[in-house]
Amino acid sequence: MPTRRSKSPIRILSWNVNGLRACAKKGFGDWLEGSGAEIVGLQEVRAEPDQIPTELSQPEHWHASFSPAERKGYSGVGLYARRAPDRIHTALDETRFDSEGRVQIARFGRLAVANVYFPNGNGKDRDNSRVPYKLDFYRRLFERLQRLRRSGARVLVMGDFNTAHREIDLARPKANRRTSGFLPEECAEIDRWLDAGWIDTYRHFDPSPDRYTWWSQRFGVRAKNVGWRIDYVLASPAAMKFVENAMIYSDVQGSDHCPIGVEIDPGIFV
Amino acid sequence: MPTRRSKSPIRILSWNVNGLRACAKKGFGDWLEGSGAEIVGLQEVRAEPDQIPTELSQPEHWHASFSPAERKGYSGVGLYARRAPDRIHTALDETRFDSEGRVQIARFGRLAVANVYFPNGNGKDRDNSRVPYKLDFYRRLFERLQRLRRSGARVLVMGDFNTAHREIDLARPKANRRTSGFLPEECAEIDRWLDAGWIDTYRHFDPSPDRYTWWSQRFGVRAKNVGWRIDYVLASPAAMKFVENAMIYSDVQGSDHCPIGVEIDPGIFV
DNA sequence: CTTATAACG
DNA sequence: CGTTGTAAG
Repeated sequence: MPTRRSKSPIRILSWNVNGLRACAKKGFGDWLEGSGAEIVGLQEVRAEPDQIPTELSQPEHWHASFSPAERKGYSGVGLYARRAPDRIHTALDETRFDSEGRVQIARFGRLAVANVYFPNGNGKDRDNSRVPYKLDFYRRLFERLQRLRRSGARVLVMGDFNTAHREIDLARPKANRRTSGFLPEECAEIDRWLDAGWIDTYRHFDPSPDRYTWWSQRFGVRAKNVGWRIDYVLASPAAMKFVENAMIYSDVQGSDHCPIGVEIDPGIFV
Repeated sequence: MPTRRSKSPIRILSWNVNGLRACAKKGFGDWLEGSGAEIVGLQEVRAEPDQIPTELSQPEHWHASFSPAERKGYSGVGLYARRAPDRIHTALDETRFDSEGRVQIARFGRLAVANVYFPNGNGKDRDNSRVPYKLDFYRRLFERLQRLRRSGARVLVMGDFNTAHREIDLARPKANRRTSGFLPEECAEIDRWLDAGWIDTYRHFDPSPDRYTWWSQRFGVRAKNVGWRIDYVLASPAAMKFVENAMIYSDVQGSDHCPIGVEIDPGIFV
C-alpha cells in the first residue's frame, strides 16, 4: 500500500483530438506543453506520422509513438510519454481490429497504460450496423486486459469508449436509448468491466451530473452543454490505489471531445 | 450599318466564377447588381439550380437559366439576361459534350450569344490526356456557330476558352508551350476561328501586354500578375459592327478568373 | 491553392 | 457541423 501524497502526483491525460492536424492548428502543441502531463494518449489522430508536423510527431522531451489505421485519414491512436515506455503493444491479434489503429498498451515498470479508441457504432447509413463490431472489440480488449491485470500489472485504460454508461452520463438519456453510444447492450459492456472490478475514476471522485466529454458539432450544442461523457480513465483495483484525482477539462477547445485525465502517485511505477 | 453611339451601349459580360456558391459568399450578388450588364454568362457554376441561393437562381429583374453538368459539383454554365431570350439551346448533339453543361446559345432578336465553358485539357494525372476531347469540342462548336452565322445571326461567343492565343496572352509563354492552355494545337484552334473571321474583341481594342483573365490559385501569383488571358468575347463580323468596347475587369475578386465583357450598340438586337 | 464531392463521426 | 481524402481545375 503506497503512502499517499508522498510526492507530487503525475498526470496522465487522454484526448480524442478529431484529427491531430486540425487540432494542431488550434493550439494542440501549446496545450501539450502546458498540460503538465507525464503521459498523454490521443485518439482519432487521423494521420500517418509523416503527415504530422515534426514538432508533434517527434516532439522534444517526449517519447512519441503512433498506431495509424490502414485506411488514410481514419481512426488512429498516439501516445506521448516523458519517460520511455518499456514496450508498446498495438495488436489484439485480429485483423479487423488491428487494421484500424485503435489500441496502444504501453508498459512503464509496473504500470500499464492502455490508450484506446473504441469503435463508433454508427454504420454508413446512420444505422447501428457497426454495433456488433464495437461490442466484439469491447470483449476482445476486456479479455486482453483482464489477463494483464492477472499478470500483476497496475492497469489504466483510457480513451474514447464511445459509450455513455448511465443516464447521468448524457444530457438526453431518454431520447438516445436507441442511439449507438447509449444502447442497453453497449452500457452492459461497461457494466461488465465495472463488475470485474475496474473503476470509472472520474465518477469515483465526482458524482455530479452535467459532466461531459463530447458534444456534437451540429447545432452548437456545446455552448448549451448538451453532451455525453464517453471518454474515461478506468483503473484496475491495483492501479486505483494510486489514483488521487480524476479530471475533465471541459474548457479546452480544439476538438469535439475535451481532454480528461487522472493524477497518480508516482509510486505506481515501482 | 448602325449609327454608332446613337444610344448608350449595353454591356454583355462573362465570368468563370469557379463555383457560384463560393463566389456568392464573396459578393457575387452585389457584383451582378452593380455590373450594369444586360446579359451575363457564367462558367463553372458547379451546382444544380436548386443548390444555388434563390436570390441567384431566380433573381428579381433577371431571366436566369442554367445548364448544369450531370456530374455533381462539376462544370456548368448559367446565363442572366434582363430581357427574356427568345430561346436557349444547350445541346451540341453529342453526349460526351452535352452531359458536361458547357454551352448555352441564347437568341435575342438578331443577336445570338453563346456562353461557353471550353474543356480544360488537363487529365487526372496532371497530363494532357483531355486535350483531344478539348479540341473535338472546339471543332464541334465551331461548326455549329459557323452555321449560326450563315443563318444571318449576329453572334457573340463568350466564355472561358481555356487557351491563351499568343505569347502576349500569358506571362510565361516559353515555360508553357507544353502545358495545356498554350499547346500549339490548342492555339491553332483559336487561329481557325480568327481565320474564319471571328474577332477577338479585347485584342481589337487593346494591344497591350499583361492583360490577363486567369491566375493560378497556387503561390499567390495574382498579386504579381503572373496570369493568362483565356477568357474571350469573340464577335462574328456582323456582330463586330456593333461592338464599341471590350473590357477585362482584373480588379474584381471572387474567383481565380476575373470578369470580361463588351459594350454594344443596342441596335444589334433589331 | 481552392471548390467541389463522399465517408465518417 | 467539421475533418479528411479525392477529383478537378
